[in-house]
Amino acid sequence: MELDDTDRAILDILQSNARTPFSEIARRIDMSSATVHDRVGRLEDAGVIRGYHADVDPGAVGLGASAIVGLRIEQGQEREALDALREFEGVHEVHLTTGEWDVMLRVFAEDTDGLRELMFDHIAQLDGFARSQTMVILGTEYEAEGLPILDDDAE
Amino acid sequence: MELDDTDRAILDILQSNARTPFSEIARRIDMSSATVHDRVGRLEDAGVIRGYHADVDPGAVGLGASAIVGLRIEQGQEREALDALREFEGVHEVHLTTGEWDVMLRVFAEDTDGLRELMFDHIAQLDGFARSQTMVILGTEYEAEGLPILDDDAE
DNA sequence: AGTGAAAGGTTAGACCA
DNA sequence: TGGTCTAACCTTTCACT
Repeated sequence: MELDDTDRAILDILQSNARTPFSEIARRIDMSSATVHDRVGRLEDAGVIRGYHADVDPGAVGLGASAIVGLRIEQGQEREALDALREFEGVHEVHLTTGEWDVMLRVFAEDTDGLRELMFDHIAQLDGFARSQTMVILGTEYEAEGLPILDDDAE
Repeated sequence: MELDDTDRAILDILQSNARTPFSEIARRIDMSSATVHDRVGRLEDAGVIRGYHADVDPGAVGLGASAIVGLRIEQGQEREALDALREFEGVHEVHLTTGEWDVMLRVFAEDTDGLRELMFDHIAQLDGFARSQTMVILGTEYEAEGLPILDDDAE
């Protein structure tokens, strides 16, 4: 789908506050709210907008520990391992990567003990598990509210 | 802030769809929408809900490349480096970590050339930059819609 | 694609239990 | 806290451009 400046302006607003009323978006981009409604629907249908999510403070819901994990998986067992990984509570993101690790994860747990349990009792027991490295997150310095919306791509 | 089951149910719904009308949340958790309104306001004020963000497909906005980057920073220059990092367009997350790397980043760029530019022309030029490793993301296998809301913490 | 108008639904805030 | 009420506001649709 081709995006124009209006689409990008709408995306920018919805990335920073997904609950902004269409009527206010309309005011800000100087269009009618019927248009905003129409455009947002089109962006959703095209898969440009994949959803709207509340950003919850992990600490506030009892998730006091988080880590980035590199995993090495035995050749040929990637599929089973990946399918199993996503089922673990606490596994938040699963990425396939080049370089030292085949898979990188972002995981959350209640505390460091929960992290240990997830890593040793669950992930290290997977079929095809070769080795891993856990980088415990001591603090998150910065998190963008959304993707940078570049000035243009294929207009 | 202490969360009860009602709060957790609301968080769960808003994590999966942040634009769900309060009236529908009310129906689902069997309470009045005034109560939902009240609770959500309280969750926002307490910082449990930090915001609401549209989840935009990176590819659709011209961000065809992404990576996880480990950085080593010279002792004593962490502050300046961290402050500089967050200013780069494309730097999405900055985490302080234990282990092989001091800092881990999630970055986005238009393509691999944009990734190279960000890494070599900007990040590697920072004061205090010691070394880095870039794990290019070939694909994202899974991304949770929100944090796991555990059954209880400190009720 | 975009608009204005109107019906129907939602929210915010004051007030009561 | 939770609930009721209500005015203001928002969403959605539709005929028209």
